[in-house]
Amino acid sequence: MVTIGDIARAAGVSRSTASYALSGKRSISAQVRQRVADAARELGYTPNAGARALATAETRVVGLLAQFHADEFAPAMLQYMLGVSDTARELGYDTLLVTEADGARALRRITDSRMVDGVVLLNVAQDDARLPLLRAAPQPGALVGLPGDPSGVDVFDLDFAAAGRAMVDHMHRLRHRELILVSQPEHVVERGGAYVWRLQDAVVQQAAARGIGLHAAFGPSRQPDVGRDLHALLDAHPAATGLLLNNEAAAAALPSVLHARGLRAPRDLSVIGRYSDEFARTFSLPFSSVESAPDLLGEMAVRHLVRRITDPLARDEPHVLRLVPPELVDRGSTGAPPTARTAGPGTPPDPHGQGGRP
Amino acid sequence: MVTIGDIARAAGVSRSTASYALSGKRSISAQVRQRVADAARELGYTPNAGARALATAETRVVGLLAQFHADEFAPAMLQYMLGVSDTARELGYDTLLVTEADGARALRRITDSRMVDGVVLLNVAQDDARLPLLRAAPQPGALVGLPGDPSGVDVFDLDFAAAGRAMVDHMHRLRHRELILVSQPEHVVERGGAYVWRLQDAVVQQAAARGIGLHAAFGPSRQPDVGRDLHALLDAHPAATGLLLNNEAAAAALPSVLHARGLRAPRDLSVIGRYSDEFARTFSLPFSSVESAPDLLGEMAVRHLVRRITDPLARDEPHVLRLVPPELVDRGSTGAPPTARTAGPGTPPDPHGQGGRP
DNA sequence: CTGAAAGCGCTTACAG
DNA sequence: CTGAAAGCGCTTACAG
Repeated sequence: MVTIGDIARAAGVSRSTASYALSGKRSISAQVRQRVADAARELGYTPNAGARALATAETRVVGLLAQFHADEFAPAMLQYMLGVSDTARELGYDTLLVTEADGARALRRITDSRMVDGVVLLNVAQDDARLPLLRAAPQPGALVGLPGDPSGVDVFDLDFAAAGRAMVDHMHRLRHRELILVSQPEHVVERGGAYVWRLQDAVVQQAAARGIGLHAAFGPSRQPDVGRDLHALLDAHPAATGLLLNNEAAAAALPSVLHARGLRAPRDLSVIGRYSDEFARTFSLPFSSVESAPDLLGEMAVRHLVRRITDPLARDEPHVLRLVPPELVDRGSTGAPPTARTAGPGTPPDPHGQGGRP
Repeated sequence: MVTIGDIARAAGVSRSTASYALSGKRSISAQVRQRVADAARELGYTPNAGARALATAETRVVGLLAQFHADEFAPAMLQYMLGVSDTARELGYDTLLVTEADGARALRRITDSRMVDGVVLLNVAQDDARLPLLRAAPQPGALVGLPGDPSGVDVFDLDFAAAGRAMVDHMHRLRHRELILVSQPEHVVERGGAYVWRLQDAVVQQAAARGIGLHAAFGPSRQPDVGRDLHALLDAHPAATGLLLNNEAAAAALPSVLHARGLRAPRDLSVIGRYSDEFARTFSLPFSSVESAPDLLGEMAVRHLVRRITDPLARDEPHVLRLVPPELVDRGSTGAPPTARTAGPGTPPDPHGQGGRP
């Protein structure tokens, strides 16, 4: 392989001069700089990453710890991963992907061995076993997902509580009086998937505050189970006029369920989901939704992480906890409930539509 | 950080002895070995990856180059990625994920800098710009996807031609006489997505050989476009009794389309797709399909890659080109065509069902 | 069975 | 503006 020694020899300078000429870290005569640059280009020189890491204690690699659980909807995870990976690259970092089941062990391995300059944790649980290790690690960490104890790391997540309130308020403004909420599977909650109950609790409280009847249920993450459950819920609560979905699989299953029942949204049922626009487009989901913003969250996490890595001042700044406010993307699946519409003939279908992306 | 010097000092031996004791690469007295092991454990020693890579010229990292195109169905990619990543870890390797749009540039970067010991390319095109670079790289490479020129690398892919023939033959045995094939978008073909026409050509030829009428079309990778196209195809070819799908988005859209038309598979239409079982379960697709085996292909690619990396003999073995034979997973969506069934009353619905996974 | 030393390819004070 | 040298933390011939 071609080393900096080869460049130095070809340019007729010392290795240190070659190094400085390439890095620009001290002033070099234009002549020499040109000779070094030419030599590097001609010989196709790329610094050896291991050697550079050893000398500088910087790898320019970030770790990305993803966790895949059998009872979660895997495709949603990909968008977070791409948000992280693409942003990292934009900032000059590569991404070490870790999908190992034992995330704590993996985290220790990549941090102890100094394979990475920082770590992004995905799918963070309430009491995440990886967190104590991350706090103890010399590298900074950023989370996508809000844990019980967010200290010592930068945390980014959708504001699920605000999302729940926004869903209820939107339905309330349209005069809905009875709603169904389908959350992720209960297993997710038991494993510490706090976002499930953060949204659910907010929905429950806001519904109570608004005098709205609410039926909250956990839904499976697989088809056809989730479709069957949706049917059962609609059977059980015929007076419900609005459906809130904090469950990607349920959203994907709903078109068939509605079709089978001869229902249309928003004519017969108003629907709001919680998923990404990319997800909606991929599966053609015609339902308004609170944008889960996976790419944005991944990007925010990496930007903050890299700032902490590179900026010596940022290193000791207080950690941030940023909850992205919910944005309701209007796809026209909400309107006045059937009864209200018959009762008040002049009522427009969505007088308070929040707009969102077109 | 704790280095091997710290271990050596704590154990009262030289650094080389500590290193040998840890690696077991030469015989060490039981006493010393124990003292070193204790010291390493107590101090929480993990070798510095950069230093080790510099000394051994091995990183124990494989590069994973994924490519995401706007007109392809992204969720399918995740399973290949997990197949690679999980297998790599099982073999003691970490995975550097590259999602950069300019795959060739990225490949050069990670190979030239010696960040990886080998590379897996996903989504390989007929005339893939990354291939010349990979052949010129000092590290071995493995592909998932068959390029026009497979020399210099190990290649793994589904046997799409055999898959096409199997689809047609299955329909032929059931006495279907007119079929529709929906492929991936034409853009994928233009970009060099050879698997599209490998399957399509085989279907066309086999249909001709069997005297079966065939209507081949490219389908969009997005909803609702693909659903609309499916409707148009079924409208245009009312006599077609079988539908072959080499397009994940089309498969995901089909249940709604069938429902909207009041059709049931296999009663009114026999259907065979080409996607993974994981995909089928996630979206509850009730259609028999040729398994695309993403996890298996990712695993095979990594196993061969690691063998070439670690086994000095394997290094110079001839490169392999392995096409995984298609396996038809029977989900009960094929049967005799409606006309044949009325014609021959005693005909069982699927006399030659290939079984496959239950 | 063990140790002193060289070397992997960089970067960066130190010295001029 | 430039060079000789030290050092990052490992591994591994070389020598005993």
